[in-house]
Amino acid sequence: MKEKNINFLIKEKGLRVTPQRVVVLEALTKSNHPTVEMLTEIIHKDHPNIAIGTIYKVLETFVEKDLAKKVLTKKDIMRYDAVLEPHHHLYCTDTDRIEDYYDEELNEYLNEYFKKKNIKGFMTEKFSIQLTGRFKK
Amino acid sequence: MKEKNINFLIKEKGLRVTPQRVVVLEALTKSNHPTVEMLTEIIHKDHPNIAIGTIYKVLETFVEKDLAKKVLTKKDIMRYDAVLEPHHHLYCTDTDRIEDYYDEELNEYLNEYFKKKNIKGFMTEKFSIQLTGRFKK
DNA sequence: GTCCATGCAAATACTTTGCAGCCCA
DNA sequence: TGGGCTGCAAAGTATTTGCATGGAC
Repeated sequence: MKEKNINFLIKEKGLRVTPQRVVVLEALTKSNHPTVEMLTEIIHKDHPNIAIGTIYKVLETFVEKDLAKKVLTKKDIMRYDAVLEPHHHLYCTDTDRIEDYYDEELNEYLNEYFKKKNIKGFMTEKFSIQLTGRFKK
Repeated sequence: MKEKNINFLIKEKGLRVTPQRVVVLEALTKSNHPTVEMLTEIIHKDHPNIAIGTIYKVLETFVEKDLAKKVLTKKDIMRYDAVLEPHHHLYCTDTDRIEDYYDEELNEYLNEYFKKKNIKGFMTEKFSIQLTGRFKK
């Protein structure tokens, strides 16, 4: 991505174009789902003076303005579940509630679907879906 | 869940049945996707002497032995993504790599599916799928 | 009796916050 | 020039670790 594009993307969201933001967004687009630590490492190669706190703040701003997204990971996660059957989750954006969602019909369909569809040489062992939305009052 | 069942579940996995493990598993099954903090609160009502460190250790053991699962959340997450179009993720269990996965066909199908299927009065706004597996060498 | 598990506390992440000074618009 | 942004450091929070003691089998 050219710097011009990056500047434009930032400006377009009504944010001030600062060198730190340009550098962070550039690093983000160049790397593959980095952790903050990875990003910091990349950024510090050329810009060792950018503070980690700033990187956190910039990322937070980007996420708010839809310039970046957070990705779910399997690690460092804080909520537990004793339901052992495979199931999906409903995330309510209003209340932060998480509900289990079972759908055998959907599972069968998707199992079949992923079996047929060869994804980038990826062998799917399992899958889970997060549905984000809200419960009707 | 009866205590007998709980004891059995724990023993079945080749783990020692300790009061702490029974209490944690009981609390887990009674609550809805608790955080460690929530669990601790529940547990400390009747068993204030169980150490938080122990709760962490017990949970970790349970996850290893498939007596509990970690649930993905939208908060406190460490990996970022500058890809703005909706997409899914492939998690490789061998390498910890995360790859983006686009599938317009699947998205259309699921959009239609969730629109038709009224889930517990839940209005789905968006969804994302995690596929876990491994890349062929 | 043997080990595994626990309690406790310290250590280690990881992330957020406060504030003075800076700099983009 | 003014208000948003940054750097720095301290504080806050979450989780892990080490080790002596205790308890399950």
